[in-house]
Amino acid sequence: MDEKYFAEKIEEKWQGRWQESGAFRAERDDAREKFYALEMLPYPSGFLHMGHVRNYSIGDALAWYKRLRGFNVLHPIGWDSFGQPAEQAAIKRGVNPREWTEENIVHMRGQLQRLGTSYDWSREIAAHSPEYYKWDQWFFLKMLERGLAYKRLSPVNWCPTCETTLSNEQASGGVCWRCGSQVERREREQWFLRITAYAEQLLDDMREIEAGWPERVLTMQRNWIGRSEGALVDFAVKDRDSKVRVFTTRVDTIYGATAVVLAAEHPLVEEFLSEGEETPLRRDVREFVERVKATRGTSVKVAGEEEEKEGVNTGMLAVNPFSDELLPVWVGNYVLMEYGTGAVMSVPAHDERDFEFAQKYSLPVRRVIERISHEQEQIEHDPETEDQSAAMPHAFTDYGILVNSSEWSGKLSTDAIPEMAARAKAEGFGEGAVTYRLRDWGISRQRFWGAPIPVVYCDVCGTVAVPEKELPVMLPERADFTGTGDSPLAGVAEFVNTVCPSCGGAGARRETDTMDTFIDSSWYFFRYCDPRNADAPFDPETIAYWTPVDQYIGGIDHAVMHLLYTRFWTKVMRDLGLVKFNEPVRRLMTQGMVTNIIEGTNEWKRMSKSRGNGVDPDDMIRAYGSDAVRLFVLFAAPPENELRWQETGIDGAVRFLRRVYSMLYRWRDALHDAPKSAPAETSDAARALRRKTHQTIERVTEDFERMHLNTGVAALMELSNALQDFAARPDADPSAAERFAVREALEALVLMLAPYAPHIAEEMWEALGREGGMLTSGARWPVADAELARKEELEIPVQVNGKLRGRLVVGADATEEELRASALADEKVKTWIEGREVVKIIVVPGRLVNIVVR
RNA sequence: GCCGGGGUGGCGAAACGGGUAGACGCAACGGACUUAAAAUCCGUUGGCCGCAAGGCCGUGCGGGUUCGAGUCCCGCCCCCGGCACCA
Repeated sequence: MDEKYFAEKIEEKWQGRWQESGAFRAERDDAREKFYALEMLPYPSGFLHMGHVRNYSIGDALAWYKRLRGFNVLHPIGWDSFGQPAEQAAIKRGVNPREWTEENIVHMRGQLQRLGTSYDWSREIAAHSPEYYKWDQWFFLKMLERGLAYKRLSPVNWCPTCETTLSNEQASGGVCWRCGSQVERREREQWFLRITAYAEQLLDDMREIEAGWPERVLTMQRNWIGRSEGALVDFAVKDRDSKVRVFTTRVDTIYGATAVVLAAEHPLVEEFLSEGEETPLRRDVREFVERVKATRGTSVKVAGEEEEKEGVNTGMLAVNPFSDELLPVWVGNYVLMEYGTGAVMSVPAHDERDFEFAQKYSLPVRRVIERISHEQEQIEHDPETEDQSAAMPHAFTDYGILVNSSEWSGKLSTDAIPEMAARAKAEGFGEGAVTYRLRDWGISRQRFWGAPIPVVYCDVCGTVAVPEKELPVMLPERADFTGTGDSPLAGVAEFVNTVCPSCGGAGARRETDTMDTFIDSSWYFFRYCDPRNADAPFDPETIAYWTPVDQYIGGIDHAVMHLLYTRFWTKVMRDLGLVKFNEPVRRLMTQGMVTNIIEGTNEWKRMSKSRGNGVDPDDMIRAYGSDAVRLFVLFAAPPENELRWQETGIDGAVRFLRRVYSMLYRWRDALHDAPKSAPAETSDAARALRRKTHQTIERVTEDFERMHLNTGVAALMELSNALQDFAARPDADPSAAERFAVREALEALVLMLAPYAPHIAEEMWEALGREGGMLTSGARWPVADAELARKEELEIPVQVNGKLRGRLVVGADATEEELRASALADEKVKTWIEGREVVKIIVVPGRLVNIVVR
C-alpha cells in the first residue's frame, strides 16, 4: 500500500488477482442458497457507453453485496451478437459480419474487465455462435411441433431502411425500433409465433411479479396485450348466405346501431367485389377500398392525428338480430381488419367514431342510453325521439339506462351487457367474447446476420421441418449484400439448395429468412446456467437450481419487446417441461438514462455519438479510475432516475476514496496491535464511534436490500466523516478501546465499500492485514449489533401547537411522564405556553412532544 | 384522449407505517496553508426580517382531515414516459 492512492496501479493488480483466483466463478451447490443477478446482455457494437457502465455498475454492486452476504451468486455476461449493425458494416464496408462482431466482442470484453466487473467469464455466451443458435432453432422446431409456430401470408410491418419485416412490438408507434424510420405495410409470407395463445396467462401471471416489477412496465405490458371484454354478434346479410360478425364491448347499445361498417380488407367486401358485373356502385366501392389499402401501406401517419373518417355504402343490408331492423352495410377507413372481427356495428349516439362517421354521411343518430338522474333514479329524456342528432353535440359513451330498446328498455347497461350476450348465445347469433390487441409475433427477418429458420420447402412434401439431428442449420460465411429486399441468403446457392429431409428428393430449398434476434435474448439467461451443454439447451435440473432470475437490471426500452417475449418463452418452456415456474424474473429494475448536456444549450439528452454528447467510459476510467466512475454513477442519483453526467461529481467520488484511503494509511500501524475484541474499559468517543459504525451497517444493509444504492454511499460517507472527526480530537493518543473502535469502523467501511469500489476496497482490506482477496478468503458483510447501534441520548423536539419551539436532550429510555415533565419545564417552551391553557399534551416516546394550548 | 410515474434549496438528492424538511454530495462564498496557484484542511450556504437573541414563511396551486401533513383525502396546474381510430 502506497501513501498515495494510484487508481490505475491498484485496479490492474486486483483485476489480475481476481482472474487468477477465479474469485467470481460460480458453481452449482445445492447446499448453498443461490442468487442470480442479471444485467441485460449487450449488443457488441464495438464500444461500451455510459448506459452500459451504469447498468453493469448496479448489477455488479448487487452481486458483490450478495456474495459478501454468503450467497452463491451467479453473475454472467454474454453477447447479443446477431443483428443489424454487423450487417450494415458488411453492406457499407464489405467486412465479414462475423469477424466484425468478434473483434467488437474482444474490445468490449476488455472494457468490461477494465471496469472491474465481477462476471463469471467461464459462462460467457454469444448468440451468433452455432453452439448457441442451434438451440434457437431447436426451440423453433418444438414450437412448430406444437402448432405454436406457423407461416402465413399477412400484412406485415416493413422497415424500408433496414429492409426487413418487423414484429408489431418492434414497429410500435408506426416507427422502426432500431432506426426510427416510418414503417410500411406489406403483404408477405412470414413465420409467426403464437404468443396470442398466452395472452391471458401473460396478463394473469403478472400477479406473481407485481411486487418485484416496476408499475409502469406492468402497465405498458397490460396495455400492449389490450384485453377487452365484449360480445360477438352475427348480422345476417340480406339476400346472401354470408353473415357479418361484429365485436362490440357495448351490446347494450345495439338498438342504436344504424349501420354495419366493414374494414376494407374484410372478406365480405372481397366477395362483393368479385361477383357479378361491374356496376357504378361496385366501382365506387372498389376505388374506395383500393385507396384505403394504398394509403394504409405508405401514408406517413403522425401519431395522435386521426385520419378523417371516410366510407362508402355498399348497398348491402344487414339484419340486426335483436331488432330485425335492416341496416346499410358500409366500408369504412376507420375499421381495422386486424382487430376484433374487422367489422363493427355503428352506433353513432354512443361511440365517438361512429358519431363522427354518421355526421359526415348523415346517418341517423338514435339514442338508446340515458344518463341516470341521481336525484330521482329516473331517466330525464323523451324516449320516443328518433333522430336526435341536433340534441346530441357528441356521443354519449357512459354506461346508463337503456331506452328505445324493446324489452331491454329500463335496464342498466351493466346488467344488459351480460344478459344480452347470453341471449345471443341462446339464440345462436353470438356470444360473450374477449379480444386482445396483442398480435402473434412475426419472427421472419429478411436479413443475413441471424439464426436461419430450420425449415425446407420441397415440391413433393411441402414445408418440412429440418430434423433435430441436422441442427444447427449453419449460416454461411458470406453472402452478397445487394439490398434487394429479399434475404441475402436467397442468393447463396449452396445454402438454398438442399435435399428434402422427408423424401430425400433433390431440388428442395431452404427457408432463407432468419429469426428475429429477440429470440436469442428470450432465453439466454437460462443458457448461462449450463452454457456448454451440447445435448440440450440446458440441463433442467441445473436451471432448477439457478433460476428464476432474482434481480434483473436493464433499460426501460425493453419494457414491452424483450420483457414480453421472454415471459412468453418461459411459459412455452414450462409447457415443454423444461422449467417449473411461470415467470422468469422475480425482481426487475429499470435503470434511468444517462444524459449529458448538449453543448450551447441547456438541454439534457441521452448520450449518443451522433448527438455529439457521448462520453467515453475508457477516458473516464483513465482519468479517474474505475472505482471512482462506478462510485459516482451509483451515488449521483437513484438507479431508476435519469443520471445527468457532470464531471465535477466524479471529483467528489475521487476525493472521498482518497480520504478513506489516506485515513486508513495513517491508522495502519496503530491498528496492528489493536485488541481483537472490545475492551471492557472504554470512552465516550469510542462508544460514539462504535454506535455510528453499527448504525451505518444497519443503514447500508437495508439500502442494498431496497436497491437504494445512492443513499448507501451517503451513509458510508457519514461514517468516514465520523472517523475523520474522531481522529481530529484534541486527545490524539488513542486507548486500546479507541483503537478497537477505529479498526472495527474501518473494516466495516472497507467491506461495505467493496460493492461500489471493489479495487480500492480489496487493497485496503489487504492493508488491514487480511490475506487473499475478500471473496476467496471468505470475508463476510459486517453484522450490525442493534444494542451498540442504539442511541443513548435522544434529542426530542418539543412543539407548541405543532410548531417547533424547543429541544430536549434525554436518555433514550425516558418515559412518557419524564418527557412531559421536562417539556413543560423547558425555558423556551415556557415562554410559549405562559398565560395559556394547556389543552392536551401529545407524547410520542422517542420521537416528540406536542403541547396544545388555547 | 386513455394509462402510468413525477413536481422538495443554485444543482443531484434525503426523509420506510403522518412526528425536528433539506442527510450525503456538487457548485458557490469566506478563511488557513502557499511567493502564488492547484491540491488539502476549517467554516458558511432554503427565503425574508433582525446588531443579536430570535421570529415569520417555505416541499407545484387551492381546499380538507389531524395535536401535527412533503407524506393521507378532494379539486386543479405543470412536467416526463407509454399507447394511438382497439369498436
